[in-house]
Amino acid sequence: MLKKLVLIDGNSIANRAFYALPLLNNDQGMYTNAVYGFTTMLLKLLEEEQPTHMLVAFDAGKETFRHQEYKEYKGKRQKTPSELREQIPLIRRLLDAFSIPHYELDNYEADDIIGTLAQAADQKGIPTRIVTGDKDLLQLITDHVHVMLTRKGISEVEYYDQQKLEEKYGLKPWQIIDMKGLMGDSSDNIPGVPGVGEKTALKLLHQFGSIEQIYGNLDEVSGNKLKEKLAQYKDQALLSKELATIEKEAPVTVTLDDIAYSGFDKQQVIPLFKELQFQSLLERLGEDEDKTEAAQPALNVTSITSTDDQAFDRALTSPSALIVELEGERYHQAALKAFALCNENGLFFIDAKTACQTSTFREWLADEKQQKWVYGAKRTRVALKWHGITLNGIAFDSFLASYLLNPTEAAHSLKDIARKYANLSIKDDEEVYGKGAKRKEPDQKTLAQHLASKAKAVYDSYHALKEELDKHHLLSLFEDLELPLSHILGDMELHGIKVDQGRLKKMGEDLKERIETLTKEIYELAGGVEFNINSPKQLGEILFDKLGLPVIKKTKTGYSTSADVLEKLAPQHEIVSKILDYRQLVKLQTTYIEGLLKEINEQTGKVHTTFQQTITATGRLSSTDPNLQNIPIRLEEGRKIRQAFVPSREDQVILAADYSQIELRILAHLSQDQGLVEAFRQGEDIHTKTAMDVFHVKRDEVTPLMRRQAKAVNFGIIYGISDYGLSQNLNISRKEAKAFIERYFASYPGVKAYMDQIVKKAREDGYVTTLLHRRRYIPEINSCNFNLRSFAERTAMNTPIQGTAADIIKKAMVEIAERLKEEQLSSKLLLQVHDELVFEVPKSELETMMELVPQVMESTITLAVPLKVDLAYGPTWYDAK
DNA sequence: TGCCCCACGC
DNA sequence: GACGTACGTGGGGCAA
Repeated sequence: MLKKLVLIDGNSIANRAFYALPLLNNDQGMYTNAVYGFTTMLLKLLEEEQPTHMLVAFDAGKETFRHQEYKEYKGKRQKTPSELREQIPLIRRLLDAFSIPHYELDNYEADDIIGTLAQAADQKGIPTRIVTGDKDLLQLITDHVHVMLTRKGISEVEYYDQQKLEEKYGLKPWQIIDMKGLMGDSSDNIPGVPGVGEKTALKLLHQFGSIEQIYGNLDEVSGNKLKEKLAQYKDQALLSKELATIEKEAPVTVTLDDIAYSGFDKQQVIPLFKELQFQSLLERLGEDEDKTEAAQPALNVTSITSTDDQAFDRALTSPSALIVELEGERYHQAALKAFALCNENGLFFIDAKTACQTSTFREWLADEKQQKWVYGAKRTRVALKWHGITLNGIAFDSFLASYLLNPTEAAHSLKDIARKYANLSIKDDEEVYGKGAKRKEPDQKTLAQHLASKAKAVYDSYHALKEELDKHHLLSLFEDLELPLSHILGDMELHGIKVDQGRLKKMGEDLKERIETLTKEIYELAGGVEFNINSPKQLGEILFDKLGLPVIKKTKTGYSTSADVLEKLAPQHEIVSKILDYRQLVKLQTTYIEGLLKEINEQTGKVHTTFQQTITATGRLSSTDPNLQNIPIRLEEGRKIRQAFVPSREDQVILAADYSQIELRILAHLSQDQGLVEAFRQGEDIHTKTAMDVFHVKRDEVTPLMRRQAKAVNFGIIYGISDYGLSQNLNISRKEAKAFIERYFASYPGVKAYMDQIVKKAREDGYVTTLLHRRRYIPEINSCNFNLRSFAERTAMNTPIQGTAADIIKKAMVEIAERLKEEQLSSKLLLQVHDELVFEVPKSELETMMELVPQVMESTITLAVPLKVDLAYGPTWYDAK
């Protein structure tokens, strides 16, 4: 059998996992995030690499031979946080459970163990993979030995062999130590040569090859300053190189034969996973999990299969948890599969036909006073409405509740909710129905059990969820805002928006012709070669290999051909701007013409989007199938798509109302910054004002460029982008971007003070909140990892602003819906696009609406600055500008 | 089927 | 001095 050795740098992977994942813990308070990350990594490796030999090497944690050469070695390294340190023994237990050998050696580091075994394997020609987060180990690469470097996160790896190293850095493996000798490494306290960073080091090595050769030809080094530094720190450079060199002949006592690996015994692993509460991993282990599920006692479910069944008497009571099971994921026009109820009288299963035909049941559903608890209020209500069934009296939605309790959670499956809030283990739909091609219908009994378990989960988790909401001051947000909103969103989805199909098709034909012409022109300009312009790979080959245009940016997989790159290349070759045009038109054609046409409902002639209310971390909505929150507007060409969005009747118009600068107004309110508050009270153009303040010029001296840059800075503040992000937006250096931000803060000291304060608060509390108490946890705010921490800090600054904006427009939507009802108006809310509401308004109501809508939107919440709404209307969405 | 690149909106 | 850098959704290409 072919051999394959996998060597894992235990400390490095544990570290990566620890910092990549939020601080998970089991209910005994043991931290488990590093163990979890380590485990996912292991499982992935075992599956993908199928090693025949395996070893995890750990640092011995004491002095090593390197300290004898250089006593400051790793001197300034921050102490391993206790949250991580206490997980190392768990990782060893984990490895034992997996029967994976692990090893450490006094006086040596994990690197040296790996280096020694890798060399031994290399000499025997055994393919070897080293898994680490530490670039130093790249020095061990040979024909047989390759390195898998963890990227962001932990399960992602970047695969390095000699070729990849050459491509990426232009270096041979043995030059890695020269790199480190020159650059040093602050985390190991290896000094290197001060002033030499990655760029300089690479330049020197490309020119000279090694440190020794640099010093042999010091005269040829360009730059006097650099030459001086190199001369001055020669000893340090040589010592650094030595420290960075991995020992390949350490006195390792294990041999390759000792570390043969033949797989693990699930029965050893499962108890540990259970102790650590690795639910998802338990599932990944597969069939054993079925056994544990099967051990669950069957639920006592009353099946109701006829309209006159006496059991309805017991089934229909208040409160009841209600499950309406649908065919498929998408709920618009979905067929009904069955119903289930859970209440104080027990569990009930009702087949769809019986349910629909039973008037007492339908009356119960429609009865406002009969309280229903559901999972997914909007989904449930809308699905029933498509079948002409009215559902009232929804008093609780565990889906929404779970989202409000932690909006950053990836999903809010009922299974997770049941486990967390009801200590109940149920199956996911996917486990019962299978997915994709494997989807199949379960028998009636299995279905009844599954639906009953879901109803029970909703019923049993109610109190804990409600208590948690209350404890976190989220009850009002839930009851007075999100739950009512879910009904409004449902009505918007049901009503839909009329789309002028003919108009879209006509646009599509025009586009088709223009795309064909462009395609020909592009082939021509590419020297008569036909290729797939849609393929970034092929396009890159044409532009950069064939036409020899300069490479400005690379992606993980090759040349970048993104718009900002192409814009820079446009002056150099006629083909480039044609490609940009091509891209723009193809985007319109595929996403907006073809994509939208596919979504038009045959019967209604409308599109019925789905608003996702439980997705975003900030409280914003999102929209899918189709996404109506990203219809083009910026470029005229794309904006015309909006001409296809029309009122459903001829006597109606489209009315659009958007909040002007709502986020910056919220910032003014939150920060109470005098300048900002005053600017809004005076009704100033905020970007011009910012330009005046940041550039210290008078109003009439503000150039369009200054205003554009000021706008980008404001934009950056709102979205919490970094100096890097701003530099990309403005196409300036990071340094300049940083200076801009600093000047902004100097101009608005109140904003600066607010930002500092909110970050401090987030550090203390572990979360930030919006005006209506919406909460977002930011555990990374205390991370030792600079990246994670910086990101968390920007999140802390940004979320209260964006989230409060979301609160405000949501509240306005609820109030507008109330007013429309009270005043018996037949205008309909169609869309919400973050700071904009779009209505369909009978001409007879236009005047009323143009007064009502801004009035409600502007007064829904009182801030230190006025809220301002801009209105526009017209025969299509395009014209409402 | 899942990932990557690219592009649209706020 | 490096790190990898607002949030969403969706389409096409490509490798498995």
